[in-house]
Amino acid sequence: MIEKTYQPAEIEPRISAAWERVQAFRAGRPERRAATPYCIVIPPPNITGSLHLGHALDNTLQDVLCRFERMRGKDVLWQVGTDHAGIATQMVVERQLMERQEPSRREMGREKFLERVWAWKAESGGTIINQLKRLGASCDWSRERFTMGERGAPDEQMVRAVLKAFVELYKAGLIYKDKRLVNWDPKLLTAISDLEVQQVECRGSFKWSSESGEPLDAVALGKVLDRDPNGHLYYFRYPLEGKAFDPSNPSTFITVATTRPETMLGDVAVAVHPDDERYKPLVGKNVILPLVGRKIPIIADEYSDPEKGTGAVKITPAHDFNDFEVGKRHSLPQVIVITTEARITTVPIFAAYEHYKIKPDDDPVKPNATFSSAPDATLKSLDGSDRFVARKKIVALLEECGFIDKIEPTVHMVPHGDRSGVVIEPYLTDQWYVDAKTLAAPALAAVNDGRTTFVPRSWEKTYFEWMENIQPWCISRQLWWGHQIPAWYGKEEDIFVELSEADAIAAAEKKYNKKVVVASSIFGSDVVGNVQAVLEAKSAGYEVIARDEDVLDTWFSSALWPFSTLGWPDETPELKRYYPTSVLVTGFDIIFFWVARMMMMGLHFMKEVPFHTVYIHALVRDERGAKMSKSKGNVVDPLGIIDDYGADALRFTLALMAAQGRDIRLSPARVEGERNFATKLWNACRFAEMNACAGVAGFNPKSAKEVLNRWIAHETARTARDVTAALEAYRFNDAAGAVRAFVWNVYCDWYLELAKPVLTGPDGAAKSETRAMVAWARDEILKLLHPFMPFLTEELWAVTAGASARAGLLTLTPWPAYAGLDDPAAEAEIGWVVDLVSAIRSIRAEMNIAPATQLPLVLAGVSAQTKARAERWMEFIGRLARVGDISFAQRAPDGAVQLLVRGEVAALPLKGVIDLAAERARLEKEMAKAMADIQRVDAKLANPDFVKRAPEEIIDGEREKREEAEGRRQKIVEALGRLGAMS
RNA sequence: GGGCGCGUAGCUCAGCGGGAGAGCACCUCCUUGACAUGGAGGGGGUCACAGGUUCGAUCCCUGUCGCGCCCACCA
Repeated sequence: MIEKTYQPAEIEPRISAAWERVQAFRAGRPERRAATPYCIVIPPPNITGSLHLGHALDNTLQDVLCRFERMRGKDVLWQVGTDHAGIATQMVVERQLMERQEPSRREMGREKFLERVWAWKAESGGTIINQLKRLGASCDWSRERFTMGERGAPDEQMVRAVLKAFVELYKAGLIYKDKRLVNWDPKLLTAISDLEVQQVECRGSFKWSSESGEPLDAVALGKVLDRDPNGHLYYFRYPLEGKAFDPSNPSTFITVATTRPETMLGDVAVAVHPDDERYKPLVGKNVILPLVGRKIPIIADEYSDPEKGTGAVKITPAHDFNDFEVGKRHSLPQVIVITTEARITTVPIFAAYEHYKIKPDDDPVKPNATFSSAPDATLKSLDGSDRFVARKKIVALLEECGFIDKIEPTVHMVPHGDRSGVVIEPYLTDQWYVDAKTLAAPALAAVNDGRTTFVPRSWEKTYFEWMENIQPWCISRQLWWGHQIPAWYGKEEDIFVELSEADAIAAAEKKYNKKVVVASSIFGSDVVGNVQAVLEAKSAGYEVIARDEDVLDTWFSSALWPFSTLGWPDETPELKRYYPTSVLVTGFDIIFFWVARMMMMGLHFMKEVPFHTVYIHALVRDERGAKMSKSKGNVVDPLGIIDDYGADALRFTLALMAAQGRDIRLSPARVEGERNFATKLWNACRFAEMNACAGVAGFNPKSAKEVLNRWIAHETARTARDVTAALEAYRFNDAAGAVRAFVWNVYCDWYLELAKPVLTGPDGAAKSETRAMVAWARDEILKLLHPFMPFLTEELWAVTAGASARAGLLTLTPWPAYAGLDDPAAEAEIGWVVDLVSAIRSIRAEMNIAPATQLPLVLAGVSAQTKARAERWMEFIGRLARVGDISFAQRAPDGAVQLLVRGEVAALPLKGVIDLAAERARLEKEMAKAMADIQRVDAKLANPDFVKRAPEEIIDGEREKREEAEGRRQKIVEALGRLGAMS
């Protein structure tokens, strides 16, 4: 018995359990050994995450594909797992420590801290997996993987995969260590990659005049602005060496512009364009860096853009990416004046001054005469102050001495860390890099020659654009949570990159030809003890090596996901069977982060693309189109939606909205509508049950005799074809829309309604055939809908089994595929009934005829075929259109409303009921429409070019249209004539 | 600065060379034994604007206006 009401909250957990009980989603089920493999690797959610709508969409689409292909008989592996999410996880645990007022990460030390993170993972890391289960994801849960493997497992494969990838890339020269500027996050105290930097627009604080309301130019203010440190352009006057600086005399200085005043402490040159006539005479001369006293040269470099600023640009190699390059070209020193914590340090300035100090007898032209005077002693007071505080102070100091020309508010992009939100500092450090350029070449080729295709295709351009301009990928992170880099440092510049500590020792011993021991971290809690140990070891004749403290970027392990999860580096049967995977489903926001890197690593290590298709879907936004974010508080919680309307309704809504496009705006009202759809189907199944429509074993829809039944078989087959084709083309919205329209507007609205007279009528062949067909079509619906609404359909599949034994779970039932069910004749006949009933209903509503009133119907001058159809469907039409009696006549009776149904007249004699004027108006309106149609077609046909150039079938179509419209017109003329005869 | 995308019914969005569609909202009617989480009917759009290509343009091309996103060395 089907319950009276559809209650998803009661059904869904029960069905979930049923699937788990038989391990329905396990890959490699014995009966599918010979089947074609189909594999999707899940974009591993962060262990810190909880299911948001983006996940819901992404996983719904993957699940639709997996369930579809599983029903099509493939051996499906949906590989599930989670990502350790280095920075995010470390932040979560650190925050927790702070909230609980426990010792900080540094206080407790690396080992203890990592233990805490693992403990946290054990406690909370499974949340997202359970949420995926609630969504109905049909992953192979037995194969769940974690990017850092299982804690403490010996010889853990997921760890081995990362080590092997790193070591092999290193030995192939594709990973290297380099000292260059990195994006440094001064809050998290780690380097981050280009992709983790968000450019944020910063605009200066324009001051507004209180009188006029007009913006006041900051120049006019002539004051140091005291607000937003990020949105101003500062023009500095750098005095020329050998001239008496006079702010009112431009020949005594050169003006440079900057948005980062505090970096001037580290300036080592001023660059101008070699062809810039304005500055040509100054090239080779020196300026005296204000406050610092350093003599810095004016150099010619093409980097300088005459159009920008003043055309002269200050060069700070240690704190700007471009300046770094300029500095290398001109062998300029790198003066670091900002610390890892983004605080000012003048120590290097004073140290340099001490080093190069001018002695009274020095020749001022000597190259080492770097300073013309001692640095301003007040600079020392800046030490340790925040960069933005220092900015204000430096500007104030410069202004005092006339070195500021002007300050303008400006709008520019400032890099921020995407996790920390603070302004990124370019910082000079040693970091590990992947030679992405080399790895990108095969990845580019693979998409170019179609071994991997993007859907929609247009994303390939984005992919190419980025891959062609790819930069070295900084993979080292100054964090603790992650894969520690397998590099051990020995004497001087020696680095041993090996799979294990033992291998590193062996390599070092070979090189040094003496015993080698590994020092534990000298940055660890017991610094003194460690240093002591190192010294003792050395004096005892050992060489000491120490492992790199840093860990790898999370995306490094994610890049290996399509093969590491299948067992690589071991040659497992799974790896052989499921790689390359079939399709990757993800949002466009991680094409660079993840898709591109999987392509590179997959091709490098497996020599084959990781997936044949990349399906890129939209981003889910809120009702107003804003990106959902916790800080904005506009996050729609999918779990709340599931509580309210069920996972099926949410999934179905997402699938319906998954059309190509940039974003999906989801409103709960829409989900409610789809929950109503589920209810509709539920009730249709109840109806079938109440009418004893049970599946009949061996029932063949092709053998149906009844037109109505042949018609629904025809419609079912067409729907199945449409849904299948749409899914094959990743048109999820079309697929879901096709089932929805079929269930609601065909099966429920017409088939069941038309079947009622049979089902409630006398027993007989027609009735039993109809019962069987109602059940058959319902079963086909459950199959077609299952990928979208798995819980509801599985439940209905079970409860409608009745006496007919189901072979098993719906989720493992073959997908509908039939031949020979098409029946145009049945389609034409039922189509006529539908049109007739609709036309009568429309008139009844328009004329406000009480629902209880039975109307007689006269079919005037109709064909023998129509007459036969009318006789066959008399009872049905009577019931659906409230027609009491159907008769036939040569012409419509006087005073009747005359309807055109498929070119023939159906008359409703309503003498005394109808308002003659209103009926005339109605007919005239229809007449106008017919005339307009005729005219439009005539205009086309009258055009010789159209007849000459348009394809034949189009012209024939137009002629048919004209004929049809002309027929309509004639009938209306006749009808109007009869109406006229009455009055 | 480079690139991508969008502007279609009140709202959210499909469609994308040959007669304008859906869901929601709105209006009217209906508690007839599957379903009021429902049924029946209905109103509502010079498909942003201007040119062009074409026999024919909401759809293709160019430009304009408006909006959004991504990338880029922040003078």
